[in-house]
Amino acid sequence: MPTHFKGSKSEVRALNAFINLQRATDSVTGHISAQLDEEGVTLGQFGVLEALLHLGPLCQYTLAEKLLRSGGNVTVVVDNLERRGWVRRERQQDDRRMVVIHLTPAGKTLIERIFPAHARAITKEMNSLAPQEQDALRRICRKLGRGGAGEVRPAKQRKKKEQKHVTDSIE
Amino acid sequence: MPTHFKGSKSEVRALNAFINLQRATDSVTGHISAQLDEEGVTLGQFGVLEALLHLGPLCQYTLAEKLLRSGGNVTVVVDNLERRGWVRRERQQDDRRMVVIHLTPAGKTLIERIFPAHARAITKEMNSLAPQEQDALRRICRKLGRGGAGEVRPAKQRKKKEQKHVTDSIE
DNA sequence: ATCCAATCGTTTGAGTTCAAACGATTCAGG
DNA sequence: CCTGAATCGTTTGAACTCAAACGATTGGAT
Repeated sequence: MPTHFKGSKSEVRALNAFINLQRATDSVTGHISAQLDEEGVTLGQFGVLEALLHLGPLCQYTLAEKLLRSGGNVTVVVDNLERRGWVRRERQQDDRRMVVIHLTPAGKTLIERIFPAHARAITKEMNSLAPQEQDALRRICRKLGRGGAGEVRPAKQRKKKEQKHVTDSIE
Repeated sequence: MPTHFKGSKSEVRALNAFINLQRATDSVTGHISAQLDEEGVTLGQFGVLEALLHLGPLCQYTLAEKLLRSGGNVTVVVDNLERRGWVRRERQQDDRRMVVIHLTPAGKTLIERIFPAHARAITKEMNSLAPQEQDALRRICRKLGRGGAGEVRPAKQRKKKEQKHVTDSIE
């Protein structure tokens, strides 16, 4: 069964590609998120913990840049992490506008424990693809991530650089 | 610069592929969502309106299945659409548990107007890829969407079938 | 030294999303 | 008929997410 949408051939092709892209991402994200749920950690929290583990203490502004999230969002997620005792806020002395976020020992223990399982879970998901398919996917997605009409959100606290998973700091 | 993560070769490959997949989806979604914002319609609302346009009146349970969302979520989104006068709830007489959602004339006018622009926006985004790349992306993402460990969320109101964009009702 | 703009974090209001609990309705068995 | 299980929608509580407004701090320009 083709499609309900009566568009040009190139539109149908683009739409179909996009829909499958979206669904694939949802599928993989859903699986790994379900796995994190069992640890009582959300994806947003995991992102912050991982960034702190791999990059060391960061101020919230930098965190927002790295994670491609708004400043307000980072405030909330750090609030929740702080409440659980996994991170600690520390006002920077030389520039008192900044707040540096540190992993607590408990937070470090946690992320060091769950990160490997997370990496394995992603690997397991991606292994429904052959290695060369994974590479092809990566190459194609890269083109897509940079194409199009400039900045997504030209807002103050949103820079559209770097990536969510610090794991991959390419270019 | 390779990666901060010290894992096996296959893990690094999988992680990199996934991260680029995620970013590509975010990038495209961000652009089209920004476009919808200008119309005052959110992505979730758009999904419901599009389903109703292409499939006709549906009850909320079916809507949740089609859109891969929880029942509670559909309730909220339909609430907001109803408040704006774009859809109408109608209790089904032969089975009073069900509520059939209808597009109002205003809603139909709206979705008929913005859907083509939405399709064009997606096409524009995807056109940073050559046609054969789009097809390759689709094929690879399809494998990914079905691979892995069974149901994402074995919850009552979440079935993991069909798709968000009714545009593509393949298989 | 003072003032003003930029920077960083927080707060607020809105929307999405889920799981879980709950209420109404239907339907099948006894 | 009556009772209990299944179905569908709603509500609640939690977390994420954004934009916009706001407050504190900093640093440059006059």
